[in-house]
Amino acid sequence: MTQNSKPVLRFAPSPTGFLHIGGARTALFNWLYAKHTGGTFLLRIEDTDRERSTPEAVDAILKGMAWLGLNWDGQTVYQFARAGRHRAIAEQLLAEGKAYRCYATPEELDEMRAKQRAEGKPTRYDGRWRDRDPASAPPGAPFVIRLRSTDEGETVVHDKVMGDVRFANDQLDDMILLRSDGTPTYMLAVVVDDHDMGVTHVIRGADHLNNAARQLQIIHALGWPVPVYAHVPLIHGPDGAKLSKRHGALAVEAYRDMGYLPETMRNYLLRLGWSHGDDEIISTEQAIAWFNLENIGRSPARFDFKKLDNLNGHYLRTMDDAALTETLAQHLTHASPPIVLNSKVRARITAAMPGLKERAKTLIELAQSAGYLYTDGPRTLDDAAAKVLSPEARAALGAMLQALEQTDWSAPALEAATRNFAEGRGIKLGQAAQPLRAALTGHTTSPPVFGVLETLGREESINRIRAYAE
RNA sequence: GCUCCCAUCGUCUAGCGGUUAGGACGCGGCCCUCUCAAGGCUGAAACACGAGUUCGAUUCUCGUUGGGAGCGCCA
Repeated sequence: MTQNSKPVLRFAPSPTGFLHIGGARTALFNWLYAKHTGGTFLLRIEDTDRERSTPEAVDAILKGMAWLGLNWDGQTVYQFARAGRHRAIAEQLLAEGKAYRCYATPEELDEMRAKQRAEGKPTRYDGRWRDRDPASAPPGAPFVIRLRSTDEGETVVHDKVMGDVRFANDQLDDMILLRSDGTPTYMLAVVVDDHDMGVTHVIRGADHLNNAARQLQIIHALGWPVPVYAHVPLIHGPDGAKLSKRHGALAVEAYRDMGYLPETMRNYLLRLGWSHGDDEIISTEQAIAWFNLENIGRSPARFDFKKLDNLNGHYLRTMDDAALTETLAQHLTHASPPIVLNSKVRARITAAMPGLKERAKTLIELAQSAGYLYTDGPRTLDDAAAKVLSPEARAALGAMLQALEQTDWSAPALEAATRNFAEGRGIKLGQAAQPLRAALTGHTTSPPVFGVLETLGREESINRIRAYAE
């Protein structure tokens, strides 16, 4: 703990792929807890695997975090840059006799594990160099540094989510601290970096629970303070299978492209594994005020797009019209081919937005339903609309056109005129409204048709109707 | 195979020894209605199984079954 005693959180992704939904939730929980406690939230890129780390992945992670609105404090820490420090710690442990050199080759170890597996034994390093005289090693041969861990007793992870998790020490083998090329392993690097960064709380995926015990052994060997651990259950796909980059997990940017709002993602991800009584709609502000470690659930969750859609619909509906128009315009620039909206069209969309946003679950749906506002002129009809515009309907449209032309161009007046028209003809309002909608939008569903007439304006509306009126 | 974790409606979850087991999504019905939504009302839907502990278990303990994670000179 640092002297200010405020919690220090961190998110530590490895840049070997994009930021997927599980990582995003881990980041969110860390961020939320830091905000809630007034602590700090750090970002560390775990790029010690030089083979698989890529700048593209780093970029994708940073972009994903930015889109989700998860800002971090201070500079991004790149773990590989700290390799010298990691090595120094490994050598310190070696000097203190808490670690030792192991000259076993990878091939030799593969063989050892294959044999153990064949014999039905647990696959663990057998400690073949633990008490061997280093002088017996072939001169100049490469070696790794392993932790000399105790076999007696147990290591207990006091986890805020899982409770006390016990590991018998004889189950834990002597893990590698420093590779033969002198670079640190993940186990060493996390421990050293978390310590050096003053990390007090480690919130991460439950796939690290086993690792926690190993890391604890290093921490104990170093005599460092133990952080608070909270291992969050993993997220599974809709089919119950593991959701990972190997099994079709999506990058957070894919959710952006599917038309979901960052606010929706924060709310949805929060509820996937954390609860506050019966509350479902939880704003980010409210989440910061409420978030804690105690209410994180212990069982894995499945990702459900239906519920995501519903939540997104809610946030779409409650969004400011002008702001949503802007968001939609942004979204359209990501479309292929990109669509650019001019100011006239934007004004129209904003005017129609109250009716539009009520009907959309995603920005993609919103973009489609607003399609009748993008361009001027008669519409091309979809199948259903073409069916609606029967000869009789077209005739009715022609008669209606005359009534409409002399009407004051406001939704209430247009509705009154149309109702009047329908009544005079002895038809239902729908029989007048549907042909109108079809001619105006090219579809059979849209926001209330009299509002459509109003936002389109007299000239444009009449032009569109005339195209299908007899 | 070994270690560890998990287990309430289809899904996300509330529950923290005594409840008509609650909410949300989805699904069915009704209302509203110019379409589609939204909204309101309403219906169906769950404590994996077996032993204990207890006056009493969804809740505590153990086991079974079923999921999941880890067991690398990856992170």
